[in-house]
Amino acid sequence: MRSLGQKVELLRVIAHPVRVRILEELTKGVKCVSDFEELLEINQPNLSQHLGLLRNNGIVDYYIDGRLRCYFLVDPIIPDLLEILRGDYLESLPAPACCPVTRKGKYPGERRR
Amino acid sequence: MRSLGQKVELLRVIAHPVRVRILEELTKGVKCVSDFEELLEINQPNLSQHLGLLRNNGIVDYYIDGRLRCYFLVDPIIPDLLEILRGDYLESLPAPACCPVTRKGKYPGERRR
DNA sequence: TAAAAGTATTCTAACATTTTCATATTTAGG
DNA sequence: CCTAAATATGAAAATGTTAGAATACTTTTA
Repeated sequence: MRSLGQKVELLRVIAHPVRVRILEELTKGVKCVSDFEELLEINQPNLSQHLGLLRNNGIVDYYIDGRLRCYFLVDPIIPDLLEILRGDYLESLPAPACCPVTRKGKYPGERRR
Repeated sequence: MRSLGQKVELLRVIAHPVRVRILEELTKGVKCVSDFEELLEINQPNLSQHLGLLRNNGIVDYYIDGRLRCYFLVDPIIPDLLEILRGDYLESLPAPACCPVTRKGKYPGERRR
């Protein structure tokens, strides 16, 4: 299993709008840098840095095709993670009815606000 | 569905070792601030800031019990997200065999490195 | 009602991430 | 070979995040 540190690193690397969009595109298939350049509104060096970050963290890799680099997904957790994020989750979790853990007071008290 | 911005915000808020541990504990049940203070090695004001961030993003809430605040999970995506992160994912995704998207060259070329 | 316990808030300095800009590298085509 | 296309790299400026310290707030207890 991933260590706490690895989990956090993974989350951090994903947690950026450009990178989420890159990954969402890559779950659909291979794309080269200029494809992303059109798709996302971002300048090329900046895009390259985001791709570099994903690469350095083992999340994506690429094939070289002439002067193109064709990126694809490597880390298998990504599609699952993105699918979860796509979910609806309309209902809040049920508020706990008693205080099984702390047992320090006369819980439950008032609900905040 | 969550917007791109909401997804990223969620990921950002979770992506910290202290906050992941808080959330992991909360999936097991209610805990008050001093419980976390023992569990995580962190000073109280800092802990309170992490809890505040989670609160302000609608991820947790609390009951008031005297001078205790008993925190619990609210956002139902959290248990699912943590479970995914707990998964093993031993195999890389299969590398693509051809270039269905860009179609600009004689892909596939050489694999990097 | 004063003191203590439990927790939150505010400010600031340190640190990390992100964007931008300039430039480098590699390959294809003339 | 020279140039253009596709992409990467590095450094600096802009921005965001975190930890720590001091302090404030609220509730309980003596």
